Formats: sequence, structure tokens, C-alpha cells
Amino acid sequence: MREIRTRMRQHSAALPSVVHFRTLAYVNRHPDADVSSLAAHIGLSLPSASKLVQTLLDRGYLRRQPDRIDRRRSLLTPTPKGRRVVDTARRATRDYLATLLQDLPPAQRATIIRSMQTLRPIFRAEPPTSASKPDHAPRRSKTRTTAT
Amino acid sequence: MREIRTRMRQHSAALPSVVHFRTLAYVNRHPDADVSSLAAHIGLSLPSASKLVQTLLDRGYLRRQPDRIDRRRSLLTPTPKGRRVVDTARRATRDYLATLLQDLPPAQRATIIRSMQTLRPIFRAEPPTSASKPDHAPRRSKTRTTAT
DNA sequence: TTATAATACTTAGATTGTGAAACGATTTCC
DNA sequence: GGAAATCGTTTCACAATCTAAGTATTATAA
Repeated sequence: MREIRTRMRQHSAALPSVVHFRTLAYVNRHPDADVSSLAAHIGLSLPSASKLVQTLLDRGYLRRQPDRIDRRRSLLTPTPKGRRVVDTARRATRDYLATLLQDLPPAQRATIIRSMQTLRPIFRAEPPTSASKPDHAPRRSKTRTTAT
Repeated sequence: MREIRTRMRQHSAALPSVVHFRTLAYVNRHPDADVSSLAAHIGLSLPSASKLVQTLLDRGYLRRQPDRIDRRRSLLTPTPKGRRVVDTARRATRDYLATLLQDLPPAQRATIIRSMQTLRPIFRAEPPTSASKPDHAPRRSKTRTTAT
């Protein structure tokens, strides 16, 4: 499973860091994303998320617009370029996995598929317990919500 | 699967970063570990690995001894404390997963187990392609073996 | 209505982790 | 025995992160 991520990174070309990629993936999936929710999702402090957004913005992966209703918020949306990066990486990963599994006898593939179907809802449901999915964020402070 | 890691980190208490944890896990599993092989495994440059080792050494997780045969090498071994950290995290993760899956009907659990047995050798075998399993290492240089 | 508090974000400064380059020590090869 | 390769550390610069402090906006309440 670790290899899945490695692959994703290898194919995401211009996007250096995991954090960058996760940010784009999140923004892709959440049309109402703002800086705070991003910070929570990535497991980053708000200032860090703010700078992260700024860099991604500078590099043309992201757009930032003030929310019309609450003008304190910055709404985040991917640019076409940003969307392309995520799509490409996803596709590459899928292809890689397909290659890896293509020689398995159909029965075993079926078993795997059934397992995944069982596991998906379980892992989808659980994460809330572990706060805001702070996968790659050490968070050293006393305010730490999650990691370490 | 991401959650597995999150959990491991949550329970590893005093060990802040993923890199630190992976380092200890590697050293635990490879009695002949030296700085270079660690760097390769973690996907870090040699200088970074060297510093990483120094920190872990300062914090009492690791020992470093010159190799008797080749005195250029520094052999790395975990201290009891380092071993404990890995063991504890592993156990906690296992318990967590067990809890998560305990309510599944036995048939489904069996399916998952069979899947894992199928997948394990595949993922064990593949990684070489992606160089030295550089999971969490962006590696910005031209010498980059993997990431970005 | 206006003042106070809370929220969303940004900026500033310090710390840490990383890599490249350069160096020292040791081993290998000719 | 000497050149080349290997292993590791040190030095320096840069990027990412955090905390603390500041700004702007919205919510609350007197």
C-alpha cells in the first residue's frame, strides 16, 4: 500500500511534495474548501496551510476567491492544471495496480475485490476518530490534535 | 490504509515523525543496518540520514558502532527504548485493526485474509522498481531516484 | 447601535529537516 | 604503494513547519 503512494508521487511529475498533492486532491473533491478545512484535512497549522496555498497559487495549481457570504473565508478551487495533475496521477496509479494484478487468476482477483468492498466503508467511517486525517503532519505543539 | 499509519503515529507517543519511526522499524528488522542502507531505505540523502541517526541517537532510540571489519561503516542498532517504541506501535496498530474488523462475519474476514495473502508477495516483490522504497522523501535533486 | 468577542486568514520570526558540496577516513584495486 | 572508490560527517543554503502576533470580518450582547 505504501507503494501505491510512491507510484502516485512518481507520476505526479511537477508536484514535488505529498502535501501538495494531497492538497490538490482535497480541493478537487471539496468544492467548498477553504484554508481552515484544508489545514484540518492535511493536519497542518493554519499559517502553514496559508503559505501552502500561496505557493500552489503561485505555481498555478490553485485559485483563491473570497467567499461572497463570509468574506473572511478564502474559497479554494483547482485550476485546470491542478485538476489535470490529480487526474493524471490517479490514472497512473490505477494502471500500475492493474499491471500488478493482471496476472492473478480471476478467482483471486474476485476475492480481492470483495475484500475491498468490505473494507472501504469501514475505513471511510472510522477516520473521524483520528481527528482530521492528519496523515503526514507531525504537529509538534501542545495544541496537537493528532499526530506524533 | 492511510489510517493505519495515522494510528501507528498516534500510538508511537514520543516519536514525532514518520521518518523517525520508519528508521527504528528498519533498524529493528535489519541487524546489519548502516547509515547508507538506511538512507536508501528511507529515501533520504546520506547527509540527512546521518543527521537523522544523530538525533535518534541523542534521544536514546539508537546506538551506533563502527563496524569491526569495515571501519568506514557505522552499524546501527536500536536501544531497548527504540525496540519498545516499535513494538508498542505495532501492537497498538494490530489491536486497532482487530477492533475495526471484529464485527465482520467470519466469512468476510476469511476473504480479507486470503486477499492479503495474495497481495503480500506482490507488493513485497515490486518495490525494487521504485528504487529504494522512498516513501516519504521528495528528493528534489537531479540525482533524484524516485519522488516528486 | 455599538462595543466586545470570536473567527478566518495572513505575516513575522525561529526552528527543523533536507540536499548539495566539500572534506576526512578507510578500503579496494591496479 | 598510490590512485580511486566508498562511507560517513560537516557546512551552508533553502524550504516547510510552528508559535505568536496582527488584520479583517462576522457574531454576540449590553
